[in-house]
Amino acid sequence: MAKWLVKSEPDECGIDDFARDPQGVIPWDGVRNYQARNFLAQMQEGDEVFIYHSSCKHIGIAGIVRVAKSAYPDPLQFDPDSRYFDAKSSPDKPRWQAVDLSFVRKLPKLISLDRIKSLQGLTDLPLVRKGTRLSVMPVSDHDWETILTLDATPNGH
DNA sequence: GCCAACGTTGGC
DNA sequence: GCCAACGTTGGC
Repeated sequence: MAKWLVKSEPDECGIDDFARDPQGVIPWDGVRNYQARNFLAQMQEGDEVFIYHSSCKHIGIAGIVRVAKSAYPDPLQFDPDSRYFDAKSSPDKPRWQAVDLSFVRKLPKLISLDRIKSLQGLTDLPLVRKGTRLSVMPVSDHDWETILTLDATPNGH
C-alpha cells in the first residue's frame, strides 16, 4: 500500500473538515499541476495520505486520511463557473484527475515542518526539498514511519 | 506582505 | 524548441 502526502490550506480543506464528517468523503479536486496529477492518478483505494497544512500559522502534518476512491476525471475542469475550469480539456479526453479521500485520524499534536526538517535520514522527500511546490507527493514507507515517530499518540495507533 | 523558486505560456 | 514574461506557491 503506497503512502502519500497532500498539501491543503486548513481554512479551505484541512483535517478538521475531514473530522467533521468521519464517514464522508471529500473530493480532492482542483489539482492543476501535471506532476501532482500524475501522482493522484497512481493512488489506490486504501492508500494512506498525510494531510499537510500549508500557508497558515501552524505549518505541518495535521492528520491522516485514506483514499476512498481512486482517480477519476476532475469534474471542475468542465465547469465554466469554476476557477478550475480548463477550456482545453474535454470529457472524452480529460486532462485533470481527482480522488476521494476519507478521514482516518487527526494527530493529537501537529507535526511541524521544523520537526520534519530536523529528522535524519529522510529519503528524497519533496516536502523538505528547497523550492518545491509539489502539492501531491509520494512518501516512502521508511519516511512515513520516521515521521510518525514524532506522533504523540499513546500506544501507537 | 515580501520574495525566491518554480511551472506555464506564448512569441519567435 | 528556446526563453522571457508572467502567475503561483508557500515559508518567512
